This record gives sequence, C-alpha cells and structure tokens, in this order.
Amino acid sequence: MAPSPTQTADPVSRPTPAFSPLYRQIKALILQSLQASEWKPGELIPSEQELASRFRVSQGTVRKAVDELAADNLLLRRQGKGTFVSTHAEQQSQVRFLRLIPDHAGDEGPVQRHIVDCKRQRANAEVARALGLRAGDAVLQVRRVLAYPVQGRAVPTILEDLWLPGVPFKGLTAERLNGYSGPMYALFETEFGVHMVRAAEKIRAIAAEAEHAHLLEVARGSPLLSVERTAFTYKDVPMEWRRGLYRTDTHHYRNELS
Amino acid sequence: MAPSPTQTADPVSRPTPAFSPLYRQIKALILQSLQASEWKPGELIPSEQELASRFRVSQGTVRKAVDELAADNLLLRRQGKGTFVSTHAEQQSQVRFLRLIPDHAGDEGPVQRHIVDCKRQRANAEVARALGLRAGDAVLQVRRVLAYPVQGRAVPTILEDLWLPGVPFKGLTAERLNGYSGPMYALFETEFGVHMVRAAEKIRAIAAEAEHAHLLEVARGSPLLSVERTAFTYKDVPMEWRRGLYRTDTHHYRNELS
DNA sequence: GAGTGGTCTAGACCACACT
DNA sequence: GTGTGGTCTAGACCACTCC
Repeated sequence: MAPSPTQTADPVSRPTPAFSPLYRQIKALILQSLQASEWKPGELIPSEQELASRFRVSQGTVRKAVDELAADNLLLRRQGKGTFVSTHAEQQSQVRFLRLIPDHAGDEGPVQRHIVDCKRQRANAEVARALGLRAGDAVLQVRRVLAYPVQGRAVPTILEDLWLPGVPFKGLTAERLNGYSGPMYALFETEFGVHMVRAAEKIRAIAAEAEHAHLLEVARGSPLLSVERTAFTYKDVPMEWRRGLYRTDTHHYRNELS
Repeated sequence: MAPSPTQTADPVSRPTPAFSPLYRQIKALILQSLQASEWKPGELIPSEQELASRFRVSQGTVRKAVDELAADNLLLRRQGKGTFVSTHAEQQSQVRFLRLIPDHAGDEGPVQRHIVDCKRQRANAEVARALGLRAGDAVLQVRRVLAYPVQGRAVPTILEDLWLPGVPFKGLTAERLNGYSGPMYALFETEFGVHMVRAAEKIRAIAAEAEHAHLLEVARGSPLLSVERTAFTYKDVPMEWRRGLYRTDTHHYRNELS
C-alpha cells in the first residue's frame, strides 16, 4: 500500500522533525475538511472505508484519527449509522458548555430568555485582546437574562454580556436571537457558519453592582459567580467572549475532575 | 487463541446481556488489581505482552484496555519505559485537582501551608451523606490555610475544611500533615493506601463570614468562591469531602470545556 | 440483506529509553 | 542491543440500524 500523506520526511538530515504519525496527518486532513465546511454540523461524513481509500491508508488508521476527533467532541460516532459532525443543535435539554445546575433536581424545565440589548460597538482593549482583534474594531454586544424555574416560578439566574466579532456575525440582531428557540451556538452554526468547538472559562466570586442586582433581582453587593468565557472555532480562533453573572443561591456550577 | 474471560454469555436466552467487549473485561481485571494494590501508585505494571499472555488475549486487546485506563488518568504510559500506576506525588508544581490559577503569570512559587486544626469528630448529616457514612460515625476534620505569593508577599488565598472517614485514616494528625512537603493526596497514598482517582466539585459565590474573613485577611462580607469537593477512590467510593473558600481577587478558577 | 461502526487477532516495523 | 510502548496493516467476525 502506498500512503499518500508523506510519512518519510525530506532527505535533509534533521534530529527528528517532530515525528507525526500517519493517523495524525489523516486527522489534520479531516479537520481541514471540517473547517472548510465540506461536511456541516449534524451531517454524516463518509464511511471509514471511503475515507481510507480516499487517503490511501488502512481503515484502522482512519479509525484512530476519527477516534481522536470523536474524543475531542468534533465528531460523533453512532454504531450502525455512521459518523456525524457534532453540533450544538439537538442537544436536548442541555446546553453543552453551560455547567450551571439547579440545586434541587426537581427544578428543571424550560428556560426563559430575554434579550436586554444587542448593539454594534467598537471593541475596547479587553474585548479586542480576547477576540484577537484590534481595539476599535467592530464587535457586536449582546446582553441577555436567563430565568430558570425554581419551585414553579421563573427566577432570573444568569445575566450575560457577550461580544462577537463584527465581520463573521454581520446581520445578527435582537430579532433573530428572539426568533430562535434552540441554543445560541446552534443558531451561530446554521446562520453564520460558526461552530464553537471548545471554550475556556475563568471563574471568580464578585459582588453585584447596582445594575446587575436590578436585572437579577438580588440585593446590591450580593455574591455572584462571574464566569468569563472565550469560545473557539476549529482552528482555535476565538469567536466569542462572554461574561456571565450567575446567581448561586438556587443553582451551582458543577465540575468534574480527573 | 482461547480467551479465558468469558465472551459468550450463559445459554439462557436474554435480549442481550449488556454486551461487554473483551477489552472491557480486561480493563475491569486490571482495575481490580489496582484496587487490590497489586501495583502501587508510581510503580511499573507488567508489559502489554505479559498482561496479554496472563489474560490469554492478544496484545491489541490489552492495549485498548490500558488506553482507556490511561485516558481515565489511572495509568500513565511512557514510551520506551513502560506503563505506570498514576500518582499524586511527582506532580511537580501542580496539584492535580486544584484549578486555582494566579491572575498574573509572574505570581508563581511555593505555597505556604498552615494547618489550623485537625480533630476527630462525629459526622453530621451532611458530611455523612457525602462520605457514604451514617451520621455520628467517626470522621477526621482538617482545617488549613494556603498562602500564595503575590508580588513577592504571601497572601492567604485558600481556607479549606476537609472531612475524612475515620477508619481508613486512623492515625492522621496535624504533625504528620505538617511534616510532609508534597501534595496531601500523595501523603494519603503512601501513608494510608488511599488513591484519589476523580472528584466532583460544586462551585458557588458566597459572602465571607467573620471567621473566614479573619483567616483569609479580607473584609467580612467579601465575595468568596465556595468549592465543595467530593473525592473518590477506585470503586467510586467517596473518601474525602472538602469545602474550600477561595479568594478570587488575585487568582481565578480555570476550567476548560469541550 | 447490506452497510456502518466496533472488536479481536497477528505480524511487521518504528520511536524511545536504558544499559 | 534489548525491551518497552506506538504505529500500521489486513482480514475475520460481531453488533447495530435501516430497508
């Protein structure tokens, strides 16, 4: 069999050019196709056999590449059906990146979302740095409040400000956000072709300022969880920066360590 | 080849007895050996070939079992050397389960630890539930303060209360805690044979009570991060419950999502 | 039944660490 | 050089899904 991705490197003598196994090269090729939207979120990708013959490697090598992409949550394998591009849609009753859990298991149900604001801005230094832009570049700022049911009553629990780069999200308005019922990241996928792949959060405890207190219906100075998140698309390009303020008197942030 | 772990189930007709592949049975056997301390944290386990012939399966099957255990952080593979039982010792400059990071990268250095208290108690309902004990059972309570360097000065940053089941930790005293320089979980491994494998945390923002404020040198009512952790050993047996209060004016809790 | 991913095997060879 | 884990292959068969 003749591997088409170059395995033996160029003949120039090098101490070991950061040796990369075949399956990682295949993984990179598949990633490229994902980035290029050759297959879109939710869609079926070619079978392992097809990919193997396309890349001129054995099925086992493709399998290992796909295994890693599935472990990274970029692909989703379903026995008997095929391998699918992962998506934030169809994540029924669970927003993938949201770790806030009700303290009492009974308190589950539909969230009420309210867009407080949605406007074009110029990025300040902090936002620009987080999004890899220059200060003054166009960004979109969205502010919203999420209210969760607690013993039957909707309690405003999350106040979020989020900033999006202006160019890829041109045309996003409060109306479009309001007219959509699924997760926000699913709307980003279908309407703007932006698939969030991973995110990093910085969590702090802060005291509620007057404005926050009012929107979350808590006393000024109440302790709130501040959750700053940078979300990335395929090539680790930052595409969203958000700051959430969470009430943690009825909910908590859950994290698993290993 | 004759697999010794039973692959074909008993002849009684069942819809499909939760089909478990061979490599998972091997994984379970290796896990048993870990639980039984046949190999201790930090030690080398037998080579894949040895395990394969011991279990009468192919090396590839052992490999897949070991791969999963390595992904779970129970084993550590090192090419050319072998596979080792993971340990909390030798985790230089990083306590595995601690996600608190200094805001400024310069502020890294040795932590100062101070055991405030270490006493035998009777478990209250909350502690008993977390540790799978009955209320009134003997537990050990430890309170300590961790001070981290911030611009050269040691700032008390973490106040932790932790509860341990009395029986497995018989003989733990403040002296032994003070006389040890590594991570606490490493001491648990070597002195008590308890290896913490995973943990779950519940995070909230709270206001500092007078006692907490005093120990952490902040104003009463200051927002603090409350981090409740249950830590588990091999068979998902809870072996520690702790509540940490973190100052987040100089540090933040970091979390990666995917 | 046909097609998909999932398991298991066996053998060859490579990269790495120790001695 | 020897032994370890890591890669790659090829083929057989199993479990699952859909037609």
